[in-house]
Parts: sequence; C-alpha cells; structure tokens
Amino acid sequence: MTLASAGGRLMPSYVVKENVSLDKRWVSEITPKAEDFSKWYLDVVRKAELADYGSVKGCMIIRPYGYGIWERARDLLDRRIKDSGHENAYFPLFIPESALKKEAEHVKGFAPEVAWVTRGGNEELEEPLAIRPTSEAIICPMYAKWVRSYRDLPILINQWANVVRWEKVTRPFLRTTEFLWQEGHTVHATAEEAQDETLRILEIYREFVETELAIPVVKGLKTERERFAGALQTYAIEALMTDGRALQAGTSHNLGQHFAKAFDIRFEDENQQMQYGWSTSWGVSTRLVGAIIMTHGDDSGLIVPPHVAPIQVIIVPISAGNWKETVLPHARSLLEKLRAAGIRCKLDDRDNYTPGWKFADWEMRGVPVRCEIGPKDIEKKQVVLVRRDNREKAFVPMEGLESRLTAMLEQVQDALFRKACEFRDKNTTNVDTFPVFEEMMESRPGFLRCFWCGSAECETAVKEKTSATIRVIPFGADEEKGTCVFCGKEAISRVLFAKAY
RNA sequence: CGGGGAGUGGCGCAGCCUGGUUAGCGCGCUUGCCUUGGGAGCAAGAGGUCGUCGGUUCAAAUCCGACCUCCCCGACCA
Repeated sequence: MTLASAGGRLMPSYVVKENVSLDKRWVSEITPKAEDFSKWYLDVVRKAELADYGSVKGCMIIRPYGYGIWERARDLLDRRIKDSGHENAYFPLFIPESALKKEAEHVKGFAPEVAWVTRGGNEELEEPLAIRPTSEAIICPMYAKWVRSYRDLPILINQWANVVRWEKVTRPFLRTTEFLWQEGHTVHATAEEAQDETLRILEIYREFVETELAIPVVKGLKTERERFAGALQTYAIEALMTDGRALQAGTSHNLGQHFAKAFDIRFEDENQQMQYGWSTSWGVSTRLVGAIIMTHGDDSGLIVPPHVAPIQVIIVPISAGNWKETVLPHARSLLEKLRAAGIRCKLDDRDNYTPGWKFADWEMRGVPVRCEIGPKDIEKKQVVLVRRDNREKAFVPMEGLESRLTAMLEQVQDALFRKACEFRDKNTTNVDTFPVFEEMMESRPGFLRCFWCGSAECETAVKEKTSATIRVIPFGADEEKGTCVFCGKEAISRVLFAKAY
C-alpha cells in the first residue's frame, strides 16, 4: 500500500514519538519473503542495484553498490590474509589441458564444468586451454619450479581472481558462471604444518565472516561426498539462510601430498632426503554477498552490515520552503563533518524526490543508518537518526554526533549478528529418528543435528529421500555417543544436515 | 541436463486464442508550476527493431519452426 492510498500525507514525524512499526512496508517493489523467497532474493539483488544480468548466460554484472560491498569485504579479509603471513600474487587465467589433467581426482571433479579455449585469433590451438575453474593446476607447476629446499618452505600465496565454472543452474552471487574470489595456495614441509594452515585459515574465515559480515557460521569437516576434488580433507564454514537452507561460506582444503606428487613439488629436507611437499588451498567468493542478502535482508530489502556497507549513513535533508538555501548548507557541512570522522556517508540532495521517497529508497538499499536534518533540527542543533534494522528513531544533538553515530553503527553490526545467531540457534535442532528428520526437513528446514554412522550410503540415502545433505561434521561434536539417524548403527559423531544452496 | 513458466518503452503488465489503421495501461523519466518531517499534486512531453533468425500471408506482437535469455522445481557444484 502506498502512502497516498493510505489516505494522504502523514503529519510531520517530528512530533511523532513512537517508531514506525517494523511490519509497515514502505517499500513496494520487493516481493515479501514469506510469499516467495527466491523472488524476494532476486528483487533485492536488482532493486538494490547490486547486480544485473548481462548477455551471457549465468554471468552477472556486479553493479557499483554490490561491488562496493564485495570490495569492503575483500579488503577486510585481505588484511587478515596478509597479517597471517601470506602474500598476494597473480597467476594466469588459462590452464593448459595437460596441466589440468595431472591430478586424476581433480580433473575428474572439475571436468563437467570447465570452459575451454580452442582457438586464438584465426588459428586452432595446438593444445586447448582451460579457463581456470580454480588454479591448483596452474600454480602447482610453478611451485614445483620454485621449491628446492626445505628453506624455500612454506610458500604462502594468495590470489584475488575470477574463475569460471560452467554451471547449469545459476543465481546471482550464489552460483554464477564467472565469479570473483580469493584462493590461497600454500606448500609446507610437513603434514602437520599443512593441517595447521588449513585450520588456521578456517578460523580466519570464521572470525572474518562473523565479525565483518555479521553472519554466524559453523566450522567443521566435510564428508567425503562433499570433499574438494583432489583434497585429503575439506573443511568449511556453513551459514544458515533465513529460508532455512544452508550456504557454504568458505572452504579450506588440506591437499595432502596429492598435488605435490602430481606436479612434482619436491624439496630436500634437513637430512638431505627428497620429500614431497604438503599443500593446502582455500577460498571465499562473491557468494558471500548472497549470504549477506539472505542472512540480514527483510521485506523492505537489503540490510548491509555497517562494516562492509558502502554507505553507512545516508543524510536526507528535509526539504521545506527554500530548503536549498536553509537546509542544504547545513546538510553539506554535516556530510563533511561525518566524513572527517571516518564515517562512509552520502548526502541525498536530489531535488526531484520527497524525503519519504528517499527514506524508502535507502531502506531498500540497506543503508544501516539514516540521518535526517530539517529546519526544526537546525533550530534545535540536532539531527534525527533512524536505524535500518529496527527503525528505531533517535533525536541526537549535533554536538558529539560523530561518536554517537560511530557507536550506533557498531550497535547495528552487533544487533545483526545477534539476530542472525538467534535465528540460527532457533533453527538448529537435535533429531534422533528418521521420521522426525523427514518431517522437520519438510515442514521447518534448518540445521538438523543428527548422529551419523559415517557411511556414504546413509548420506546418499538421506539425500535421495529428503534432498538434505551433511553440510559439515562440526568440530567437537564427536564426544556424544549415539546411533545413526538413518541406519541405526553406532555413530561416529553428530553431524549437521541441511538442504543446501 | 530433465519437467514447467516467461520474454511487448527503464520497471510491472494488457493485447496474441479469433492476423488488419497510429501497439495500449500503471509506475518511472524530461520540462514547468506547486509541494516536500514516511514513496505528494497538476499540466505538457520524450521514450518501442513487440528476445533473435527464418517461414506462412496481400498483411504478423498475434500463426508455424529453430535458436537465445531469464525464472521456478528437480539431478551436479563456491
């Protein structure tokens, strides 16, 4: 319902003490979540101008606002990767077919989704070139060249790149033919070091995703079925989206010596013995933007966690009378003042929209805090702050506004995380019998913590019956004893089942 | 890749079944006036290879065929 159809203009909210109710929907472009979650997601992606479709199937255009979120996330993670001793480098987009084929499991796993270049200019290539679906096969040959002695280890390299996987079904950010990511590739002298690195990165991912994206995750080990092609072990962080489906938010692989052997990465150790290196690889992708949307968004649209928000505060001047003379200058100096305080903010000085329209517009885009400034505020030396997450309204004095705002942004960040944690916890259930499992997956999907015997047969059978898979074997879950939810045999651990994206 | 749905100004749609002047409507956009504290109002405008290619026909948005793209549901994956 639009404001107009609701019966005309409201009285100035200046005198209104109560908050606008949360379920009041000012944003009408977006399909309500409950009506059709998929449609809601796509509406948010397009209406908040995060991404748009291009002309190539499965390839999206990441628009400035969406890219801005990715950019912030990228920078925050990049800092952590560097602080933990890794360096960035860049390897080629093309992988010779012969290189891709070297690790048997790897090529088998990726074959169905590799795009190939077979022609350059007008000439057929002698050897087809794969467009990287991941870069192990182009990086490992270089590592083989660079590693001679144990003194050359460890190699700790990360790259930010695009990769291509020929997907059959695509969705913006969640699964696209081309996507952006970071991929770390390391080589170590011992199995222990490689394992430590794998888990160290997993913890960095967890801390990063929870702290900066405000998305709670569960760390754990992947089952064989879900393991990266060519890995010894795959670990992941799994998040629960608000439709009850799980999203893999990051993976860290212990590659053992598989790739070292396939690509001949060898070194001479302290005892003058030739040894194969132990390698790892790990990555997170633009899928994280999809996770942000589906974790925090509501029926009014996106909510961007302040730490990664391209715009943290939107300043909306209240236009009344000759507002360009009376209000705008104050709004401009306010903008400067907040910018100087390190707050990412923007002044919406468009003169062809009413304040109310702008409120709804920026809500849809998920800007965490709105700052209204009008004639009465100027008179009282204050502004009106409204939080996006709960629409709470506060009248705040100009004096000391910067610190109030900074604090408020942190409050929003915390509140988003807490709310997401509550949702995750509320939708994580211990289930011990299969009929209940089936019923739960059907009626109220989420994480189901169940005992599992460890057999791939049970895992597959559960998937066939319910479409749910084991997302992760959570760390520390093996202390509890029980019997497999499917076959009833003795369980190795409780595991986390869910329908996955 | 299987099953289903859709493609018509920027967005959302009608028109198609039953071919026939200038392809409509709402929102948005432009200009002006007037407004502006939760998506204002009035007036005047601009904007279309009807997804693409081919076929049938005197005539195609409309009928036929192929292809492309998007969406939903499944099988495969960050």
